[in-house]
Amino acid sequence: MHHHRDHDREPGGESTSDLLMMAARSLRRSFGESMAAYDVTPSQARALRVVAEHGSVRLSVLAEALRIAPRSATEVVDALEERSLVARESDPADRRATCVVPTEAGARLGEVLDEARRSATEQRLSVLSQEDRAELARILRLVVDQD
Amino acid sequence: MHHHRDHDREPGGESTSDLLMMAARSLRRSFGESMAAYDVTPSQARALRVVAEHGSVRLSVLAEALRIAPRSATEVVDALEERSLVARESDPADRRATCVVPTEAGARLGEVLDEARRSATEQRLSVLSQEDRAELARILRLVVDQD
DNA sequence: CCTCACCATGAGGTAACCTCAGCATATGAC
DNA sequence: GTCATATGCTGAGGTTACCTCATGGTGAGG
Repeated sequence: MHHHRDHDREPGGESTSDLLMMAARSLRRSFGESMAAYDVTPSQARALRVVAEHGSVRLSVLAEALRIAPRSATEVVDALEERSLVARESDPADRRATCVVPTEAGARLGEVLDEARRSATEQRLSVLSQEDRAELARILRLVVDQD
Repeated sequence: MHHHRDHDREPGGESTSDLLMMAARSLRRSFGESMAAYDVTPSQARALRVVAEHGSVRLSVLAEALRIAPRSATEVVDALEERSLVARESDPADRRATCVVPTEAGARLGEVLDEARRSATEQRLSVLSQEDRAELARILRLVVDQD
């Protein structure tokens, strides 16, 4: 069962999954760099994107969308609220719940970040031809959609 | 400049870069799950892999390999040393430096983790045909090697 | 031998998570 | 109606994985 001497090693020395990780990392990095200027941390940016997209989200729904515990969503919202990018409103349908809504500044920044993210990742993938890019998307979809 | 109405949206709704991120995430998750049993944190596992691979690494070199600050490498090594998976030896060539070497247990665990990682990611990519897989590797290498 | 660069580490800090307990509110049972 | 139970958010406190800055040994060139 110890068949991993140097079997499976492509010329570059990395396996396909290593390459996938490295590529993802490079995308994340160039996105992160292009976003550092806006003075929001990555998790805040993610949350802001979700809020801006929904227009109004229950905190628990936000948590689920971000795949974090509700308590952690509270913290992210605290931070965004302190920067006046979102506001809390009590849900009229359930007074226990709070809805998170973007302020005007928040909505604007959300769009800016969205665009920055888009162009940063776009740039990183711009070395690819149209065909390679489509092929990449097709293959990755196979990997992702196997649940 | 606001040309992102619903241009560039593929059928699934995700851009190519989103897919890349999602795929990487799914690999990381299945790797993480398969590794949770061994009672080492992800960062420890990464470091152990590097140490096991080198046989003996200077702490600063380890830091560079892990892309973390030297000070942070010290911490990871502390943790691994406490679990008796690695040992510190002073570098005979430079008494300022310390070499990190795997213990026997560390070397064994390193191999086990390597294999677990390999098979976990392998399994996740096993939906792909040989051709798709090779194609994926080829394209990703283009993305990664653009520095 | 003296300065200057460099290695690892102590001290102290941060971001982004977590769990658990508690209060306010909703919901269904009676 | 009112009472038990479930649910939504948050305070308190913890963890992981990083960071910077200062310091005490050490090497190397002048």
